[in-house]
Amino acid sequence: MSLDDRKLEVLRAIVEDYVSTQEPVGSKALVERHQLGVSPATVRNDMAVLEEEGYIRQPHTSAGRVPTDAGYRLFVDRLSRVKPLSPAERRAIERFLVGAVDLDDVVHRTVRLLAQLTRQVAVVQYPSLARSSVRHLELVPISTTRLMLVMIADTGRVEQRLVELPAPTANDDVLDMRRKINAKLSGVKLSDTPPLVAALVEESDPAMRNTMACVASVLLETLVERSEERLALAGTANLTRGGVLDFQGSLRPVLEALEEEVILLKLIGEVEPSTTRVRIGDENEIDNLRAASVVSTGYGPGTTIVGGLGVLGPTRMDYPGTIATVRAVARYVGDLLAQN
Amino acid sequence: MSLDDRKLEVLRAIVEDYVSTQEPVGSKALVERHQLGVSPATVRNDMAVLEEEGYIRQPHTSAGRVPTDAGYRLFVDRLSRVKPLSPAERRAIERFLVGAVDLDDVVHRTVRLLAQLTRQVAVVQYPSLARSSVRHLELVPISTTRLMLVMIADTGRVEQRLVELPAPTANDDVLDMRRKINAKLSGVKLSDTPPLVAALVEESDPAMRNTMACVASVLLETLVERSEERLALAGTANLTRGGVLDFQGSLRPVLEALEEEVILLKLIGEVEPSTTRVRIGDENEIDNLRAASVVSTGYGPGTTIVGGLGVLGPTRMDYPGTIATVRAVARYVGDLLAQN
DNA sequence: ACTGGCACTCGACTTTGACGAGTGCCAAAC
DNA sequence: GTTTGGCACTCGTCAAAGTCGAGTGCCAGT
Repeated sequence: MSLDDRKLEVLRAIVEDYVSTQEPVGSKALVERHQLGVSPATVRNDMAVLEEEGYIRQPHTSAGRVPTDAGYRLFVDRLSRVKPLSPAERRAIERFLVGAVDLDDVVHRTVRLLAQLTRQVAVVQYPSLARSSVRHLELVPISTTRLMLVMIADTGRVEQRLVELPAPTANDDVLDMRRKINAKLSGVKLSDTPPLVAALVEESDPAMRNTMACVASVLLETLVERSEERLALAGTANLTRGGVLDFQGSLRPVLEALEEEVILLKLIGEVEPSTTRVRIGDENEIDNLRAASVVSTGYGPGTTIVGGLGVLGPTRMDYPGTIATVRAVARYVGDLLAQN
Repeated sequence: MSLDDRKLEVLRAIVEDYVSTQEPVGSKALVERHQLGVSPATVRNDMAVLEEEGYIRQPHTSAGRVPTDAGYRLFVDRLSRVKPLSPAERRAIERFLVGAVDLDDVVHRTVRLLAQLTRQVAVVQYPSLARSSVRHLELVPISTTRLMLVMIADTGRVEQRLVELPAPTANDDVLDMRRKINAKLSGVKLSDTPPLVAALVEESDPAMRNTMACVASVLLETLVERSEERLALAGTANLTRGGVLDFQGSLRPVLEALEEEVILLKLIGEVEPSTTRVRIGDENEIDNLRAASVVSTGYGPGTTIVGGLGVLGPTRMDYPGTIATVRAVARYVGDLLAQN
């Protein structure tokens, strides 16, 4: 038996009521609050079908119904239109992001903004190195056998690393290396650099080869291997809203997951272009987050994507509103980066 | 009436039992578990006195006693010896910190280690810029009117800032500025730089004065005004141990406080040399942390202090153990920085 | 100064029963 | 065939009442 329009309407009503009241919703209350035009008994029949199909369930016999993960999924996919943001929210976003002085500042403001607007936990990934290009590379002599390697990406991120040289090296030689490196790598996507770095060593003067190889290895490490992704987090206190009911009573696993950068990166970082991804409950591969939902999207200047951002909350969350907010914030941040 | 030795012994026993069982402790259980050599009745009398003096209290009539903040304070000040760490713990510390590749890594490892050993929330302040010296300053031309200013501190911290120049500037002039700046500032404590920076502008060539002033202002901002303190945090999940009992049932205010960097800096950043500071419950100025205790200390190479670290937990915590761990970790980190 | 004894307090836990929201099913109506 | 009203039934929630026992304070005796 397939689900006709009214049954879907009933499901929508259940999700909406449950999200706002946090209490199992019964057939009578449902017809009272929504103009369904049918009697409670009919709704009950529909509910029985919805339950059979796995979209809702009863916490216990003779209680109201609660949406299952599958129910939320159906709701998100087919029953909800993305809510347009209120003008007040738009203004809040603009006010919040205007006046950011550097990348750190942008990211911090963004994550706080997101946490505040959605009243959930917000996560923002710093512009990923893997997706940016080299703007400039600098070699700073610290002593005759030590260099500081500084990489500046076009997204504004800066990484530095210490290089121990195999032999004392003259200042001019360092300058020469710097020139060559920049000539080769400026403007290149980080992910495209490895062959170029190898070429640098190949082409370099035999006398300098050893030194260059040494620099190159650190360079590779900086550009690719240890292209460390960074994150900002805010709003953990929002996990305590909704009392002990959300997250099946235990914040513990959620807090643990939030401390693992790797996990968060997996959640937020895997983004396809111009998609907002919603992971509901069980859909999360992380066991600790079985009781949570994650709404994430990519951001970046124009249509390119340099990083991800999103929010995490109980499965019982306001999906349309959250999705709208996450998208809007991502767009604003992208614009901000484009101006740079 | 003053507290004789036995009463103090009773207090110690109460604190120890309560910390380990988390339940109000009664007179009978007390004499059973500790060799006090007196009867429960006597202990009851002592308890009455201790309660009068404000060191313990009853959650409700006819329940056991629980230490008050003042009780913990007395315990920490006069009744507890710092527990020596177990060899296993020492080994854990060493293993954990060996192999750190850079400052970020050191800080991250440290904060995780601390959280793991104490099973509380750990906070580590990055080496404070205000307390470090300049190792090197670099000016990197990005375009003719833009420079990247990079400062490397002796603690390994690196800060960078963009400088917009008032007029196009030749590469040689930039190099010249760089030389002058380094000659003046290398090795100088950041807190001592402002007059020297001012002198730099005074002494500079009239033609370059404007440009130098511009660099100097960003320099000052980097060195002093925005000497942004950074923090690392770990172990928030430990807040959920001990169930709803700790923190008077609500994690919310604590989580909120933990998100405010300013608050955390106040807690662990204000350190005097070679002191371990213990703030118990009400002693915290932050309202949100009235139900928490903080153990903090400074760390740094040798006897100097470049930053603070500490842990935060419920007032009902194992003070001797925590204090010992915090001190030990601080010492190891200091040694690690000294090797650099 | 310490102890044993004793009456008393009071929270924690259990039992009981009433209440009511909510269900499933069925026969009748549309 | 779908919808509806009716009805018996389930079961969690809440409040009242009762029991239990840990723990106390006090007092008289050693």
